[in-house]
Amino acid sequence: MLKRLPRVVREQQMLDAAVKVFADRGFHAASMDEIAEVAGISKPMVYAYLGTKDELFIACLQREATRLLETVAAGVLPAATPDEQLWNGLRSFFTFVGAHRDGWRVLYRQARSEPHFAGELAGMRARIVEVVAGLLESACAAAAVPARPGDFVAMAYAYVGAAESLADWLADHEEEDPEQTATRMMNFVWIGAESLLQGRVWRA
Amino acid sequence: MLKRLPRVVREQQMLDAAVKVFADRGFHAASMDEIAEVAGISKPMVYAYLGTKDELFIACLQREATRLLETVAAGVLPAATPDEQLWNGLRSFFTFVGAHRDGWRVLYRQARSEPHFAGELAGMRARIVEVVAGLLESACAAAAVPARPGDFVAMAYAYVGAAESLADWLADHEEEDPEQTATRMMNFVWIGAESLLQGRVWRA
Amino acid sequence: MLKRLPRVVREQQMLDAAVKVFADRGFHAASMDEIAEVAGISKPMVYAYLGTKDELFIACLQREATRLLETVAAGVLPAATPDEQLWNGLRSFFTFVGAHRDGWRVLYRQARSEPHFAGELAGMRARIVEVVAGLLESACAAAAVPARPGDFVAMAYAYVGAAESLADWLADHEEEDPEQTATRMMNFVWIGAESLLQGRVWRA
Amino acid sequence: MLKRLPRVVREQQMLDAAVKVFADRGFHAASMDEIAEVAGISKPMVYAYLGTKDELFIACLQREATRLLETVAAGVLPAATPDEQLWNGLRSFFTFVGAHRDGWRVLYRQARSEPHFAGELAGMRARIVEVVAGLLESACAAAAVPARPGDFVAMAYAYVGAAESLADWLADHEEEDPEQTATRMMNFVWIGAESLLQGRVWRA
DNA sequence: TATGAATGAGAATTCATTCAT
DNA sequence: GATGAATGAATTCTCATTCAT
Repeated sequence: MLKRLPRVVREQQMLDAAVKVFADRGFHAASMDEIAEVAGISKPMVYAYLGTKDELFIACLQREATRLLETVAAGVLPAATPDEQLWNGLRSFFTFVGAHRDGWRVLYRQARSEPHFAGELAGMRARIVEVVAGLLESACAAAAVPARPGDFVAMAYAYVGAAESLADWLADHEEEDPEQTATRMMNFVWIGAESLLQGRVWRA
Repeated sequence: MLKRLPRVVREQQMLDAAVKVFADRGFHAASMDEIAEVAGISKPMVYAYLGTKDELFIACLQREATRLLETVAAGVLPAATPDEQLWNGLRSFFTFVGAHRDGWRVLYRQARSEPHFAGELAGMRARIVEVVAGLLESACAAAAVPARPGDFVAMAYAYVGAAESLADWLADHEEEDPEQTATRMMNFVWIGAESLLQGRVWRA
Repeated sequence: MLKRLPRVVREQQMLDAAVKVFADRGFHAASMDEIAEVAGISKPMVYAYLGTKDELFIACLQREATRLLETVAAGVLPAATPDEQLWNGLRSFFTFVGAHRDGWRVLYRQARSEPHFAGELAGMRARIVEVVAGLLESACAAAAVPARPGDFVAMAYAYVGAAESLADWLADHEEEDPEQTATRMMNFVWIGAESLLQGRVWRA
Repeated sequence: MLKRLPRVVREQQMLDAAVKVFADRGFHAASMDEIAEVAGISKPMVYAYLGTKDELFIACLQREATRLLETVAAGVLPAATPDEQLWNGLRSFFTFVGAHRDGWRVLYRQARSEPHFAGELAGMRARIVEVVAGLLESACAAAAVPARPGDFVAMAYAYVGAAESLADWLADHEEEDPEQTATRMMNFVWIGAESLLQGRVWRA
């Protein structure tokens, strides 16, 4: 009944549908039936192209993670100062999350809560942490401060966690501005509570 | 076949089992069968005492949230300076999370990923954020700095996320000390990256 | 809606139904739905008591194989001469097959044709071959004839195969008499074609 | 994408693939997808050339049955004595089965177990039994022994079963020689257990 | 109180089969 | 002649939930 479309196109349609349904319903509550229906295609096609429900979910994860990483990477200028880099990275990040709330929900909320996908998720987070730790390290080197390498990773974890959490919050608050969220994060991360609570703020 | 036990005791057994299974498997993948089995009790009893699966989950959520809040609250001395309060709060938090790995963190994650529990969750979130935001606000007031209330909530989010992420990291690094993790968090939160990267650190 | 019956009873009902349906339709074409319906019970009960379709099939196999082996063993008198033992064994065997045509069909026809159950079946056949080879060996010893041990097993295989094949044929021919089939087999096995074709026959 | 080949060649390729897959997986578990893939051809071609799955299976059956019959028939010399005929027939049979294990499995094991193909199978069985029974009958006539026709069919069944079983055994014992297996069968069939157990053997 | 027995409903997954190109 | 795209229809299996005892 349906127009014949080339595989690549259909796969994207399916991934779009899957991301939406997973985000709306949660992994388990999402049914392959609904995904197929939203994609405007029959279930067997989904299986034929993207495999089982697990594989489909992982495909979603990967597509969204890659998009996110690419967006953030594109936002950071190599030549900038550390706090400019951080600011740009955060802004790209929150803007992306604001624009792809579904993708983010799938990526972090669902994946995190399903012990089943812990491994997959850990890998993705590791990629991100690595990037952030690298930024910190080079910033530190620029400041000629001696540091133990392990510390950067721990800090990076804390940063990423904070960002994830704020992003999560952003995803639930339509009215909130991504830019403002990024500013908050900058204050939080860069300035520190002590100074913040003394009235100091960070400005782009 | 089981010894007759007073209702309250039985209910705690069930909640213990439920928390464990929900944490291990995730909300959907957890089956009432397994919960009953782990509790060492028959399924109909679970229904009789704690109602449907949804209700059971909410009961778990509430118990764990309360425990966490009470622990953290107990650790904070009202008369201390803001950074001492923060330090004590964080230390209580990490200790609790380390000791109850099954509890709050996991349940919170589950709850978040099930759109179904949005309502329930909002209430609890509010209680916790209220506590953390309260800390921040009073610190701020002490410093006589004007602040917008919404900001505290966002900050609280970022803190909790960072703490969670570090807790995760802690779980993966046996050699790491909870106390040291709390210190890291203090540095991160209190001092801020800017100063940190210039070599400044926080000391208890 | 159904009368509550103890587990043991229900299990037998289910096995009866399963044997019948497997025999009628073949393993793959048999549906769990139909088996449950024939057993007069709902599908989940079948899964609860007897496990998956594969496990259910194996349970059928084992019940039928055990019944068969016990029947045959009971028919053989230890003190008899070799040909009497053989005759009694064969008579028991064919009588059993004649009386439980469904069981036999499940046992040998289905199991054999599903590569999946090759292992299970091989084990059962090995048990039988062992018994037969033992009979042959003791008969040979009684006749003081020197023999290589391996030969008995090969012979036993041939006998068992012949008997299986005749039993299969019997299962398809309602009009055929088990006793007569056993006689045929005796002639075939004991007398040999050469003598048979010269008009000699075996008599009980 | 494939070289255009004459229809007859393509059909043989498909049948080869189908026989292999049916033999490996069993009729139901065999998928048209796999058959097409093994044949190196797309599914619609299989349908275009050989029809539905059932029809395809029957085509396999017919080809294999014909091959077997022709091989055995070609091995038997009309002018020989009965035991020479039998010996030659058995030798041809075991050699064929050894060389076309897949075909044999499809023919006897799969077809037998699918009630669905009962009709088809009956016809083939009749052709084979007719050949074997014919051999027996003419041997019997040569010996001027009166016999009931029904007996030959039953005997033929027993023979075929014994041969199958030995063939199976042969398949599991690489070191065993087909020729020797045929000799075993000759002893079994021609000489009979009684004489065998008294030390008599058959020699070509 | 306590539980073994029982089920309705729904989920994932697979397959033979057919079009449109 | 040849194939990638597409699907209707089953089928296995699981689970929350409830009775009858």
